[in-house]
Amino acid sequence: MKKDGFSRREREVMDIIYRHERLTAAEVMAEMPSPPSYSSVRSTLSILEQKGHLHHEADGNRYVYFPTVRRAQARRTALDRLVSTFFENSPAQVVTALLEERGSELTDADLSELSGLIDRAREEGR
Amino acid sequence: MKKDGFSRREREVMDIIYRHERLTAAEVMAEMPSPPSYSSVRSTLSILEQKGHLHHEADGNRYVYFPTVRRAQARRTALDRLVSTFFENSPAQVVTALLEERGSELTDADLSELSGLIDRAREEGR
DNA sequence: CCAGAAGTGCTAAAAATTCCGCAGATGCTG
DNA sequence: CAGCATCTGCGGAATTTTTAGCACTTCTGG
Repeated sequence: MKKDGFSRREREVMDIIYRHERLTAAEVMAEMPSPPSYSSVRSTLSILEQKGHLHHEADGNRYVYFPTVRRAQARRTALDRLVSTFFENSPAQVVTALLEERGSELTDADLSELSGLIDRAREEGR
Repeated sequence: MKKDGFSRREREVMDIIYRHERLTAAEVMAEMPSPPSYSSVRSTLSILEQKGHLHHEADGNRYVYFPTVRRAQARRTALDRLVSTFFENSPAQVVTALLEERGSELTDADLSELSGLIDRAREEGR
């Protein structure tokens, strides 16, 4: 049985690490808006590791931390939660929101790819 | 100055309330997988209200809680965070992930709407 | 009107989280 | 090698969260 439960700092650190994949304690600290002491950051990292959310490797002197769970899986979990919490469990609404609010950030290549995916979805849904 | 910072229970409660819009303490408790005591739930709700994340109205005897921030706004914040944390800040990747994993949940009407949005994005991006 | 069910406010303790600092190890520079 | 900067390990204090319990009020059915 899997327990998620992240505390405030823990979630903050996890997010930072997911954003960058591999980081040392100092780098994690550098990414925090109002960072606590270096000791505290290390402490949080240790706890996260102990809880099984992170691993570390030694790089010369220091430790480099990275997520236990593949990014793809973490993505999926986070996405599902978002869809269910804020979008009535409707993927279409999420896509709509994204296209409406940030559609202009997409390149032509992106748009073509999406069209393709939509067409494919049409096929399947028949 | 904006502070988010939710504790574990607080986030859990906020998510539940965002999912349902308006709930009483008892209803919130009912939605929790492993709920604490009724008192605890009420207490969390009070704190969230005090922190400015929730409001309440009296409905006869009891209180009905609802989010301070409009759902649309909360959506946007949550979505931006997700995109930046797990998708390299690329909306296209999110859409791709959604269509690939849950594309089959979309209706024909959904697909048509999305096509329209994509066409519109093409126009603008020119 | 009365009794019971259901709510709320308040208080305070238990549990969890957050934070910091020191001692010792390691690497780097001159 | 000496001096300095950077890390880790450990341990415990400080703060926040979480939980429970009690007294008082409100609503409801008989």
